[in-house]
Amino acid sequence: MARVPVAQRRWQLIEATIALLSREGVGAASIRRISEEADVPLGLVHYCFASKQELIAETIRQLNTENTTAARAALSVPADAGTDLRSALTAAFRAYWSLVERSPRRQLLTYELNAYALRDKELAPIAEQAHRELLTNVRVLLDEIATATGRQWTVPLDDVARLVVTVTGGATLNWLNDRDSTAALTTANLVVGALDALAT
Amino acid sequence: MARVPVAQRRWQLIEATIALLSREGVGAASIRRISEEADVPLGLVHYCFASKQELIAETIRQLNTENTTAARAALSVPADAGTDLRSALTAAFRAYWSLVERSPRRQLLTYELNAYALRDKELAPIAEQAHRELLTNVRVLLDEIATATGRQWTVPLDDVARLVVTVTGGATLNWLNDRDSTAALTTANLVVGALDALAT
DNA sequence: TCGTGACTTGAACACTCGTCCAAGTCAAGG
DNA sequence: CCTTGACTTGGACGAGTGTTCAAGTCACGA
Repeated sequence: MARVPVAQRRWQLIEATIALLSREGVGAASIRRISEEADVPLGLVHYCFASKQELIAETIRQLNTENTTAARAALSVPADAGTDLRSALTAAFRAYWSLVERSPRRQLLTYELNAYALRDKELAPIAEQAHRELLTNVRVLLDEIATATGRQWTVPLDDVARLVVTVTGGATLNWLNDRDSTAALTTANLVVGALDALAT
Repeated sequence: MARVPVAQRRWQLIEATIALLSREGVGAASIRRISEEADVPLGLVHYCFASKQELIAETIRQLNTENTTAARAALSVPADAGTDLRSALTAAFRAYWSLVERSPRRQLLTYELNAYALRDKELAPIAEQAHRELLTNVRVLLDEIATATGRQWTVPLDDVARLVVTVTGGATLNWLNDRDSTAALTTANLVVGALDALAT
């Protein structure tokens, strides 16, 4: 096996964990399965991570980071596409939704790891921080969209952001259960209409 | 150990499983832990259930049934409490929310088992059925509320129901992450306003 | 060139896991 | 009363778990 700096090995193992757990769920998270997925001998894992817990923690962090990055990339384009609020919001939702439909298993894993983290005293802060960051990102996005379309929110930005996070999270969860993309889009349209009524 | 009909033993084991997993998460689901929780010898579990998988399947079914029953009980009272749509919807949300806040760990378990089921080919239909039943129940509730308040939905009832399921599911998930009840209520108020605009 | 330290390796530990099964117990029907 | 069959019991099996560790390998700076 090629000799590789530990930082790179950690990255390799984290990515292997994400791939494995996306495919088979959190229940498949064992050191041996992960070492096989990364095509690396068993002992290497504990050379790179003090414990399984640490590996999982870093995996959760990395997954959240990647999700944020992907969402940012998908949302950056449509932000200036529409001149009116409704079409800007619709475009943003479509961009997010294309991400969801492209990687259902990864979405499901995100929910699984969220619940997993909330169960563990050491991991819970990671989940809480990810949740705060999500709210912040959506807040910024909604602020940008409002100014780009010459509108102004008539309710606190925090409240609008939370509503959007609530709806997207719930819609994703629903879709994971019934894969009804049409219904998801319908829900999005209703919410876009509601958001339009919250701006002047 | 008292001799008890197998049907009753099954119920006892299912309830013990719900209690254990509510406290410690799906990761704690092992036959031995469950038998300890139920205060029953190990062998009895496999006398009552052909496999762990079957026990988990029945546990998911039972949890969903209990959730539905509890929601129905909590929502039956406020249904006729308000004469206008907004207060009726608000009352319904508050009733649901009191359930959520009373049993956060059980709510989290519901999400965990949902994801767990979606990962398993044998269990996935159970999750899908539960999801369909939830939509149906909410549809009926919204229909009742509309007629009770002399209003009529201007968009298909299915779409309103899905919106409500989306929001309540997302709001619950958010709250499990940050326990911000005030924010949840604010979100609910915004949604109630949006729903009010969807009825004539 | 040599040695030092970062990296690799697979065996071994004690433990838990789901499942099976032979033996035991006891209430009910003949 | 005895037999039948439903229910109970705990040990056993092989497989999988996280973690440890002694030994091995090799690139790189002195």
